[in-house]
Amino acid sequence: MPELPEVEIVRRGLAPAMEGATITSVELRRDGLRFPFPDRFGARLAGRKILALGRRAKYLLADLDDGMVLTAHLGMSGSFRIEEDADAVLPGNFDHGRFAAAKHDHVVLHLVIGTRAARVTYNDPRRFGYMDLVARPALVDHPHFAGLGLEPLGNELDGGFIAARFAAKNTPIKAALLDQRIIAGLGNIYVCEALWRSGLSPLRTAASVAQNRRETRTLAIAIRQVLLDAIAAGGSTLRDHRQTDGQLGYFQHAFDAYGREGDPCHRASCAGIIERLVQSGRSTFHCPRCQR
DNA sequence: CCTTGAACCTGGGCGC
DNA sequence: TGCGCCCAGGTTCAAG
Repeated sequence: MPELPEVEIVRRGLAPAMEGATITSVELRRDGLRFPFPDRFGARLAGRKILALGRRAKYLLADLDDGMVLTAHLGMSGSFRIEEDADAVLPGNFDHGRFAAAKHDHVVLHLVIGTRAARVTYNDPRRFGYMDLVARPALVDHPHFAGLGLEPLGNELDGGFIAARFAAKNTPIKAALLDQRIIAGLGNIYVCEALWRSGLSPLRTAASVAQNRRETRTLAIAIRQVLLDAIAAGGSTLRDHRQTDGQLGYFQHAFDAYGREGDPCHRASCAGIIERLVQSGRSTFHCPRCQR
């Protein structure tokens, strides 16, 4: 499911329920997801207050009142949902047995804010997601974060950055944009969409784009704008992405390339047909006529 | 260092 | 209905 826009939508949905809440207990329905949960995961979360819910690339970061950060990655199929827990009696007396878990519900956080209780459930059929608990100062050195590239909606992403970082790369621009060590947060959908908006062929080498000042600038703007447009639409729902209130995302209706194989190109006065090809094992959708 | 491809998992869709 | 195959929003690890 989730690329940067979907994760940001999840963050915005979870924040009102989580920021300021205390974790009263945690249910772990298995030993781990893609990786094992950290030692005593549930016990270390219980009793902690969540100070803030942030995001780095495709990761959610919950800052806790003991200086630790709960990190979560949603993999391909992870999702969170919030349910009001009207029956919960305040601290120390939860009756978890009342709730029937859905298939693939792996983690349940029981929360209280004041007199209100809620539970936040992580569901992930494919279990490519992961969670960890890291001390805030150690986060930058953590293996999952140390190598992470630029935040694409930050101030530093511009044509100059792309020119500098792509100059020596002979891989296709498609692969370079998916490389989280350079720009962190793009995935298959938004790379296809950004390249379509830029009029750049996914088959071009990163280096060839880096040489053209106009193209790097156009690409930087397209990346930022497609992410902003997707966030404004609540993300893209292909299968299972939901906003935390259960609403679907709507950006999939605005796709110009992704998933449109055989359909006419949306570009004004372009008579091209969107084609699908495979690059490094993943589908690329593009218009061979206007993406050069 | 660089690049590609397989692996990790489950489920949905399609052809037969 | 059922089976087999292909495909899927991501990342990591091994191998060339």
